[in-house]
Amino acid sequence: MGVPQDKTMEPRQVTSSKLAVLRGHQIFCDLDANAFEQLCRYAKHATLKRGATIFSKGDPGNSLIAVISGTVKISISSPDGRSAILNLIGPGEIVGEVAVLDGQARTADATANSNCEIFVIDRREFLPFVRSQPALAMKFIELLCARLRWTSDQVEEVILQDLPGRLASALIRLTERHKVAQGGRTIAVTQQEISEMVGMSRESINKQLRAWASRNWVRLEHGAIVVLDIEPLQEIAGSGPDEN
Amino acid sequence: MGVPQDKTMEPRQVTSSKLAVLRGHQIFCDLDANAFEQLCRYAKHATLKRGATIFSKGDPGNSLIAVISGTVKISISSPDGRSAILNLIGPGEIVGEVAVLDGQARTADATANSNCEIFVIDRREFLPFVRSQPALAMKFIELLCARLRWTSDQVEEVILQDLPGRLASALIRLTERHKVAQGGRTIAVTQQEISEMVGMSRESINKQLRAWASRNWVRLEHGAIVVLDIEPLQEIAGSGPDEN
DNA sequence: GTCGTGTTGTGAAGCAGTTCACACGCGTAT
DNA sequence: ATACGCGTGTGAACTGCTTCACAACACGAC
Repeated sequence: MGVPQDKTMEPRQVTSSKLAVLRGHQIFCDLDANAFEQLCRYAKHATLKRGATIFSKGDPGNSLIAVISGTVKISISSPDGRSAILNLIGPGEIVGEVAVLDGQARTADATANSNCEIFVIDRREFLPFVRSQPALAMKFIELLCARLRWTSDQVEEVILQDLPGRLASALIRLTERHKVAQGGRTIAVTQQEISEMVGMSRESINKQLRAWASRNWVRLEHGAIVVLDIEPLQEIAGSGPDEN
Repeated sequence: MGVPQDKTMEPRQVTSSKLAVLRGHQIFCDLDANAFEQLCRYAKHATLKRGATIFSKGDPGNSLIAVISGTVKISISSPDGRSAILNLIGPGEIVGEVAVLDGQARTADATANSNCEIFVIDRREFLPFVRSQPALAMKFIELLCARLRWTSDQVEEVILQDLPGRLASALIRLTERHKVAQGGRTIAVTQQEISEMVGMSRESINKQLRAWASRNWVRLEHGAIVVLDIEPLQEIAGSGPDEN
């Protein structure tokens, strides 16, 4: 899904169209033709079924993953079964960069949240490549900064805000994230997923969403939430614990 | 404090001893002599009284701060007055790198948690410098990865663990952090500070700490906590919500 | 010293959010 | 069309943590 394919193309051309997607990744788009060709030699294509695990927390960080289609879920889970979703990574984005860059263990689990196509790039080949491409290193600095902002925002929300605040913040961040990819303000996540992102129970989330739905701030669909009026949500997310 | 000073030295030499401290920063230690001298021209020395604000969330990120002595508190606060401590940055460490590197607003407040000496480096001079020093860029990648791990760990704790788990995790992370700087397992923070790091009330933290103190896992001092036996804490931090 | 501010210690009451135990609806595979 | 599974909707009981309201103590300043 998402990758345009002309049915008259023979296999080699289909492959090159996937490479075109790789070329479009935020991280790789500024590479010169030579460097990109070199990168392509490192990249191995793979398809994943929904639910497949890509790596687990604690694994050695042997490879960088570039998402071509589908979404990858970054999550953690505690021994007693509870789990939390830290991020959802879509087409054009990168997964697993921290462990690849610093050589330490993976910080979280990564699984295919839908059927996925990915490129896998081995760390041993990729690290020297990054060192040889200062511009790419600067791109990674940008990426890491963005990740840090995302994660800091999460800490801030979870520590300082109550349920309505956290939920509102999560919805806002998700609309911003998906606004470019999707045209509208429809967020394709289940309530279960949202509850795991904000770290509160599915039931509580449901009740809050219904309260907002009755005010026409959101519309609830099957596996999706449509944000109708983002302003009151921004109001709630911006202020400390208070009204609704 | 912490900077060795010979009282017979005249001012210029005192300055150069402070530069020696700058030279020892994780980030700058690998620079060659030329580059370091260039960096020194950018760095302006400053002293801060405890409580002084260095920058606030939302400010433009105009400068990078290198801590020479004292500790800098990275925190956020909600409109209703609650606040959370995200990190405490000590001598030899860097503050404010994210906003400087990506040109966006500061993500949190930074204040002097004790009297501090710092070097301030202007973004307009520093950014081109980073670009001209690929090795420095790689250092920043390492730093950002470390920060991301620290912050991800916080999210994980706050979402998945209960009070004892979070407190234990916080203590462990703090002992690891300070183990190199300080010889022992004494953590120089008040219970108020810990409560803000963990995001729970001071009273609850106190009660939990007392319970552990009565088991001789920790000893409580004035403005400090001594970890006597880290193993049961690791046990508590490692498992999901359960026994004490 | 002794005053004052900041840190620590502790119990009682309250509440936000969880947990549990359901019922319903939609979508898809058979 | 029927059936199964997963997402959704909802109330009642429970609980971990907060809040409030103190008292006692340490330490630096005067």
